[in-house]
Amino acid sequence: MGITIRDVAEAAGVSTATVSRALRGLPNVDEGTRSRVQKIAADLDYVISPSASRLASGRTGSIAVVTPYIARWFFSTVLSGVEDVLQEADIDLLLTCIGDHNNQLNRSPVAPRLRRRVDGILIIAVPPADPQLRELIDLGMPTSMIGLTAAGVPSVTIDDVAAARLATQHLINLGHTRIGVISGSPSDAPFTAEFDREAGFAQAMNSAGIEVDPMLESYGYFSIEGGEAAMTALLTQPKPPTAVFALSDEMAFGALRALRAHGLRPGVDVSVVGVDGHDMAEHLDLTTVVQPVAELGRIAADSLLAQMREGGEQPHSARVDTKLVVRGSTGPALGTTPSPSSGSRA
Amino acid sequence: MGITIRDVAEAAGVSTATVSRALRGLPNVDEGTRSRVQKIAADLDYVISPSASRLASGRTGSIAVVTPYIARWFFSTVLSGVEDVLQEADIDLLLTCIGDHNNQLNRSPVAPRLRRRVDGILIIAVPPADPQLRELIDLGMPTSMIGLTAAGVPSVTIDDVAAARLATQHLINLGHTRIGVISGSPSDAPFTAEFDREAGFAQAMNSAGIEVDPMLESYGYFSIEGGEAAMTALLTQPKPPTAVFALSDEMAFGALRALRAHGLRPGVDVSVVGVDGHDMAEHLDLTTVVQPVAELGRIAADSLLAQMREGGEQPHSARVDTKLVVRGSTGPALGTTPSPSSGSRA
DNA sequence: ATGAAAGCGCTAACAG
DNA sequence: CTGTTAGCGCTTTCAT
Repeated sequence: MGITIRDVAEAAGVSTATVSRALRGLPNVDEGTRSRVQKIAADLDYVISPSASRLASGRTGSIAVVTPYIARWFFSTVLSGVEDVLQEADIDLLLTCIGDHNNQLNRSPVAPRLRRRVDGILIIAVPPADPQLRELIDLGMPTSMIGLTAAGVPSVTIDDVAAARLATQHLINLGHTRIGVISGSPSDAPFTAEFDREAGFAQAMNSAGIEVDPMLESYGYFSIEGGEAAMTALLTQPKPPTAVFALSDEMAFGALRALRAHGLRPGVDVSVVGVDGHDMAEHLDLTTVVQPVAELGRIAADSLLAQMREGGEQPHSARVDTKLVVRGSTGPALGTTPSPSSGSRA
Repeated sequence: MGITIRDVAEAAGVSTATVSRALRGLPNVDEGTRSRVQKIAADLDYVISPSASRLASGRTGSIAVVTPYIARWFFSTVLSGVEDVLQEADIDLLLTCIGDHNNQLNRSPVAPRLRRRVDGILIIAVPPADPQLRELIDLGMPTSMIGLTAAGVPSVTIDDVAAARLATQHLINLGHTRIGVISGSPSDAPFTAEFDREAGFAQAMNSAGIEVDPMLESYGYFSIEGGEAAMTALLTQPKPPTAVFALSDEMAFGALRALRAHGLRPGVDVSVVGVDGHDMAEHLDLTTVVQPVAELGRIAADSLLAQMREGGEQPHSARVDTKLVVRGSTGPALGTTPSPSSGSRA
């Protein structure tokens, strides 16, 4: 079929072992020999056979990225950061979608498939309740998670509590007191981020001495449509909120839409703040707490590579900073003098 | 390390060859033997070693997806369709980003890396001018392309000429005659889709007996910002257009924004139509020609698998239908009675 | 610094 | 229907 290491060895008049060492940059090779081998390999257009190398060495040189969604902003953006690092490190990236709740039943479990196939796993924001998550972790190989935490597994996330506090405090600083929240779902097994963001909201409200009105909580299921419905529900309350904190930008987009549908002006009649820093947030003039999403992927990939290299590398979790970006969707509460708000005006 | 095929063979009292046949579903295995082997393999928690299997068989069981972007709507959506099919077919998906024009120089070329690593390649909308494209095709392995055509390579695309005609005709039917176009770039090596969509626009205009005014052409570089700038440029013309065809939804989003910035109402003062069927189009109330993007990925993946299976499978290109979805961003030209417009009201 | 040799775990003829 | 026998192309001791 193709050129093998033996062809190179023969052409160079050395053994295959030497070629192997020379090409992989291992020590104990005469530099003259090394460059000669390199040149011959290049001339012959030799490329190593990954299968053979993997079989002999026991390393696959690949890592799997497991994600519940591919075509969603957060996930594809994380993925791009991951790919960036892995390409650089010359590691193959195997993409696997774990499937959302609609179709995951049809799909065979991914964990067994990964067993002898990859050296490590990167998990993007899989719901903690997903049974596949446990299986993946139990594989016992180097693993790193993004936007999700689990005991004993290194992960990289933002400080969701702080992010939610930042968003909520911004509304409070603007003089709002009737503040609603568009949460994910009324589930009893909330997503890590969901749980923490709700907590941050509550903390900020409490510190400001504002009571959280359970009537002003609504669920948007992290989708645009959901956010729209949730905001509509809030607006039809007897005493609707003057400001709303949406746990994600996509839900905030829906909220903005609902506002317009009701003839209300975002940032004037009702303020809306989200979390994420979605691409479209700028274009929809949405105030939001920005998280460096691609960077999350990069950090997690780096951490995983470190784990794989050192072997005993201390499973090390990271928390990345967020920042509030103020745009037109938030404004002072009517009839109030706002106190100075943190964050930068975009 | 792990359980090997020999362990299974010994436990079952057969040879490794029989285990191999039994587990892979090959013929000429007694069904009793097969099920016994299967049970034992399951009990032992045996998983095949892909490296060994690949080395021995010469097939890698993986395909590479090469894309210029990961975190963009079109690309990630295609990717999700591809992943869907490959997961189903139990083929590994290796994701490689070819890098955009900004950073591709830093990255080592991908073609050599793929050489003995995958059985086939799926290329998503890489610019035809990219030198890496030739290298990939010259690898001579089963290849299929999405949103891009090249001589001799099977591809799946929409009929971009027809899509553009559909969009343009819609504006014409609404009574518009001063129709602008937001194109990609003034490059001399346009993207396939870019070229065809421009052609479709010109065709529709000509058939309607409307002259294309070169002053009403502007470039948006397929980005939101670009679209915004392009629309702004059009609006500052001495005789601005009453309607604009944007070659992509993202550019149309920018155009809508520019309109609002100028105090103009989309669909009333100026009509805007795009192409893509981007997720956000519905939420921004944008009239657009919808293409089934994930489906494009699925079809291409299926076609590639067929190519790999049969070997001699006729490289078969596919063209997928689009449809106009009318929303609020387009409306009748002022002082005109529109003729009935094709397409469905959303 | 280099070579010889023994696998890595599986598949694929070829017999039987 | 099943077993035997060679490898697939590389890495890795262990010598030298």
